[in-house]
Amino acid sequence: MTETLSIRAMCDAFDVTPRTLRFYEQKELLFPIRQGSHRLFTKRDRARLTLILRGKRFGFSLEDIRQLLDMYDRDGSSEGQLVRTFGLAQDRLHQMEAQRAELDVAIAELKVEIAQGAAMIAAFSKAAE
Amino acid sequence: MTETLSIRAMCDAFDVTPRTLRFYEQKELLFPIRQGSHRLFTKRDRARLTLILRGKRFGFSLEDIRQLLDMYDRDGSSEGQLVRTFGLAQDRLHQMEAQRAELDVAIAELKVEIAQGAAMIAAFSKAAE
DNA sequence: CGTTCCATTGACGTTAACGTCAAGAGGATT
DNA sequence: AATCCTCTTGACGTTAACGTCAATGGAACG
Repeated sequence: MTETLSIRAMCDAFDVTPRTLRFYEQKELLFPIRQGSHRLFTKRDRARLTLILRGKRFGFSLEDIRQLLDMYDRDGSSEGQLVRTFGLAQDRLHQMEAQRAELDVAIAELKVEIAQGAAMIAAFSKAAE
Repeated sequence: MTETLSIRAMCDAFDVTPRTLRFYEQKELLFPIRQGSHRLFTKRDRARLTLILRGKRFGFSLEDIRQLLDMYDRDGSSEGQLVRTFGLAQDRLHQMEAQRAELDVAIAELKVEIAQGAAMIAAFSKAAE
């Protein structure tokens, strides 16, 4: 009952393309078993894909993600690895917060520009009356 | 007195490579004048490059930046242009705010992950005592 | 049995923002 | 004159994460 999924079912379940899954396999992020030449994705593959997609939303590269998954596999029960993973996540959090701060500044500046633009348009409209 | 800079001086002043400046010219972000075949960067080019680099720090693509600079150039022409520019700027603002919202979600999720990781580490530490 | 459908591998295409030669022109220096 | 230095244009290389064919092979359907 270890429900394995075909590539199509997998794509539908996770909203990705077949190309993506084959690419992830080639990059050693997934390890579907083979039935003849067809791929069958196991529960483990689904768990990994969930983590992969989440990692991508966090802005990690596939290579980063592969390393994190490997670490987890090798010694997910070692405190040292856990601490390292924890540190990586914190670094990324800081990067994201810095990025948000810069974005806030840019948004504020752009708002000023827009306000000036609105003023100029108002001036033109008045002049046209 | 309109102090123009050679490509080298420009590179030193802004910490970029010659390739970068030629690339920006090709992409119509800069318009250095020519003295024979050599480029001379004017005050205007320096002002634009300053904006380009700042835009990049904010995570804009060069194409985004080019549009913003063009927008800037056209300011003050006709009311029609102004209104269109205004619309562009507003679109850009909405995009940026959407991006900020996504970033906020990602940050929140990552914080949860980190909290869980911290809990696991804490558990390990206790177990090790 | 022929056609359709889903899958496979392999290979080349794509975008962004430059990096990295290659080959040559034009001054300045020795 | 020989060499050096800076600049030029042109063209191909690079990275990430896939997209897009092309050729092929079983399996299912009518």
